[in-house]
Amino acid sequence: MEPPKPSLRLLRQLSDRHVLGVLFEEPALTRAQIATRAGLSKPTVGESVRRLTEAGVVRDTGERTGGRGRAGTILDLVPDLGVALAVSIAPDGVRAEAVDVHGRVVSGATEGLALPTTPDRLERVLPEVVARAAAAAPGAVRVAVVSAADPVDRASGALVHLPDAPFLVGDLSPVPLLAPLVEGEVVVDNDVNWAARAELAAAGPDAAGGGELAYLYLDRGLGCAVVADGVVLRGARGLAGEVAHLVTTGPDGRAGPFTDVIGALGLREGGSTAVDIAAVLGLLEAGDGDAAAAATLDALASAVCGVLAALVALTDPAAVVLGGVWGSHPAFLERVARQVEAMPRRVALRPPAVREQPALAGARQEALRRLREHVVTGSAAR
Amino acid sequence: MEPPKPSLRLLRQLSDRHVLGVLFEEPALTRAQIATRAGLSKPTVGESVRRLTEAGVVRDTGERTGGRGRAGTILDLVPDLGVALAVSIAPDGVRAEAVDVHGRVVSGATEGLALPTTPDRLERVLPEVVARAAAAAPGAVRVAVVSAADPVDRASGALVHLPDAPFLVGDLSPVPLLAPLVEGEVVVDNDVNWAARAELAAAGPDAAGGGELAYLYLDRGLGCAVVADGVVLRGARGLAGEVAHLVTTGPDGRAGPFTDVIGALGLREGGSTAVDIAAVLGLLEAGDGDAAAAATLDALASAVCGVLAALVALTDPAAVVLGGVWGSHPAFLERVARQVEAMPRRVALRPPAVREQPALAGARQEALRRLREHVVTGSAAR
DNA sequence: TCGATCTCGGCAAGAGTCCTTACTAGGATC
DNA sequence: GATCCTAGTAAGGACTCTTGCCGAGATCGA
Repeated sequence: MEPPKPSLRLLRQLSDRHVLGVLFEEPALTRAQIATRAGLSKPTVGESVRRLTEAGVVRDTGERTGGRGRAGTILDLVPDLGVALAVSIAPDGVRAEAVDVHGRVVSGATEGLALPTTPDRLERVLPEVVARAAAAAPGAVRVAVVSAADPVDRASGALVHLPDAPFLVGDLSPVPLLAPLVEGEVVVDNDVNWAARAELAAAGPDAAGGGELAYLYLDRGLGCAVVADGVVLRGARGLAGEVAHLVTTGPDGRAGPFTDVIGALGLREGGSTAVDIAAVLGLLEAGDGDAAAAATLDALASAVCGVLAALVALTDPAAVVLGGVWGSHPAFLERVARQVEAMPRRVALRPPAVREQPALAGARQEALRRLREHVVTGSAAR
Repeated sequence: MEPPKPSLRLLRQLSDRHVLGVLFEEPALTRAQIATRAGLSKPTVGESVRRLTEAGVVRDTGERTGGRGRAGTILDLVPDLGVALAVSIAPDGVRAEAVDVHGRVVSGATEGLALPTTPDRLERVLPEVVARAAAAAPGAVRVAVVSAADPVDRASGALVHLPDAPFLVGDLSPVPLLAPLVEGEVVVDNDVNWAARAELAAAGPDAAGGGELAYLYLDRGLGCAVVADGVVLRGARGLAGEVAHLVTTGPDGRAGPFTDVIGALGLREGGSTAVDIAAVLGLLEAGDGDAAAAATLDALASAVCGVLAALVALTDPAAVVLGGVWGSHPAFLERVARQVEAMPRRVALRPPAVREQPALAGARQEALRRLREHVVTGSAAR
C-alpha cells in the first residue's frame, strides 16, 4: 500500500515494464510500433530497448519490415526466457503443461491414475509427470502453479483432509515435491478456485456484475469458490468454499450438514464420503418418469438451494455458476432453478463457460501472469 | 491495474504525496524533519514544499524551532483544507461528525429519533443534522461517508428493503439528500460493514490471521460482514452479509431461514420482523436457572451456529466477531462457543474490540482516508 | 527514370527531477 | 566572543522524458 519512493530508477522500470508488456502481447515489433502501442516516445523506447537488449531479454531478429519508408528492425523477446508450469492433480490423473511468455502451451505430459489413488503412488507420479513436461519445454522452469482436487492449506500449500469430506487426491504436499524442479515459487490452490478464475477471465474483464461470482462445483467432491471484486476468496487457512459442513435442508426438512444430507439420500460411494456420481446421473436419466427418483432429486436440489441461500446471503454474487458432472447437468440445473424461483432472494444460475479442464485453464492463466512478472522484475531489477 | 506511464510528473506527484503523507501524520514539521521521515533528500523536500506552498496547501507557520543550531521554519498544512463528514443513520437517531485532515473530530451534531421512525421525518432530520455538523466545521465539506442500519444498494447508495427483514431506517436515499451539502462524493454503506472495518483497523494492520475476519451483528436487525484480505465483501448489489434468509437449524432441528427461526422462537417485536431485544436479554438474565429460557437460548444459539457454519464453510475467517446487543452479551457468546466446540469445523469467537459507535468509527476512518486522497490528488493535479 | 512521399531509427536540445556535496546563515553553548 | 550545531539553499552531476529534426532506405506516381 505504501507508494514507491520517487526516483529515476522508478521511471526506468516503468518504461521497461511497458515495453515488455507490449512485447508479451505481440511477439515481434519494431521500436516505432512499440512506441505507439505503449504510448511512449520513440527515444524512450529506443533507450529501453537498448537496456533490455543488454540485459539479454530483447534481441534484434535480423528481420526488417517491408512496405514504404525506411525498413524497421524487428525486435522480439529472446526465446529462452523460460516457461511456467500449470499442473493439475485430480484423482484420475495428473497433467502438467508448460507455457511460455506469450501464453503458448509449449509442452505437456499426462499420466492417468487407477482409482483409488494412493498417496505414495501420487508422490512418485507427480514429480515424474512434471519433470517430463519440464524436459520437453524450451528453457528453465521459473514457476509452477498447481491445481489440486482437495482443500489446500494457504500457508504451506499442502492438501488438507477435512472430516466427513472425501479426500480425493489424498495426503500430499506438492510444494516440497516440486520445489527441486522449479527455480522459483510453487503455488498451490484448490481446483474449484482455479476454475472460478478461468470462468471470470472467460466472462471478460468488464462483464456485467463485475467480479462478483460464485462457482458451486458438484461432482464426486463438493466445492465452491467465491469471487469478490475479481479476486477469489481464500480464507484464513485457505479453506473458504469447503461447503461439506454447511448447514442446509435435508430430507423431511431437517437441518443438517450438506455432506450428511447427501449421505442420507443414499448418494455416496460405498462406504466413502464421496458423491456417487453414477447414482446421481442415474436419477437424472430416470427423471420425472420415476416418482422416487424425482423425489430424491428434489431433495438433493433443495439441499443445494440451502447452499445457494448461504452463498447469496453472505456473498451476494451476480450469478452462480453450477459446475461439476451433476451440477452442470441441464436437468439438475433446471431443477434447482425452479426451486430458486421460490426463494426469497433469487439468483441467476448458469452452467460454466469454460468446460475443457477449467481448473487447468485457470492455473495456466496464473502461471502466465507469474512468469511475465518474473521476467519483468528480473530484467528491470537494478 | 494498468501501471502508470513513466513521466517526470509522476515523480513530482510521488514526492508531494510523501510530503503530504508525513504532514498528515504530524501536523507541524520543518523541512529537515519531513526529509528524514519521508526518506527523501532535503533539496527534494524543499522543492516539494515550494510547490505545495504555491498550491496553497502548505504554509509557513511563522514559528521557529529552538535548540542548538539554526532555527528551522516550522511548516504545516493550511487550516482550510476542508473536512470530511462521517454520518451514522440508526433507527434511534442520526449523528454527523466532521473530521479534518489530521483525523481530529472538529464538529458533530446529533438528533435522536422517536421509534418508530418514519421515512419522511428522516428525510428532514438527516440533511438538517448534517448541515449543522457542516456549519460548525471549519472549511468546506469535501466528502461524506454514511453508515446506515439497513442494506445498501451498492450502485445507488439507496437503502434496500429485503423481504422478511426489518427495515429499521426505512426507505431512504442518502445520496441525493446529501449531495447538495457536499462538494464531492457521498459514500454509503451498511453499518455492519463499517463496524467490521473499524474492527479490522483496531486489530492492527498485521494482526494474526491477516485480513480474514467475519463480523456477525445480532441486535434488532441481523447483519454480517465478511472481511477478506482486509477488504469488506460487498457483493454484486451490495447485499453481501444479509443473513436473514440464510438456511439454518430451527427449533426441533428443522431447517429454515434465520429470520423465520427467530420468529418461531417467539423473539420478534410484536408484528414486526425485528428481533425483540428485550425478550432476548430477558432470557439471558433468567439464564440457566430457568429451564424454558435455557432451552430457547440453546435453540437460538444453534440457529446462530448454522450461520457460523455457513460463514466458516464459505469464507473461512480467522475469527468471528459477535457484535450487537445480544450477540456480544457474554452469556450468549459463551453459549454459542459451547456449541461451536461440537461443530466439525470450529472457529474462534470474540466480542468486538470497538464498542463505542463502531459503525461511526469505521465511517470516520474512511472519511479521513478519502479526505486525504482528495487533498493529495487536488494539489498534485497538474 | 526520377522525384515526391513515407516511415523508421537516431541524434540533439530542452526541460525537469532527484541526489550528493558543499556552503551560508543564524542561534545556542561554552 | 569563539565555537558548535542545525536548517536551508546553491551548485553540480546524473538521468529521463519529450519535442523536433535529419538521414537512410524503400515505395509510389508521374
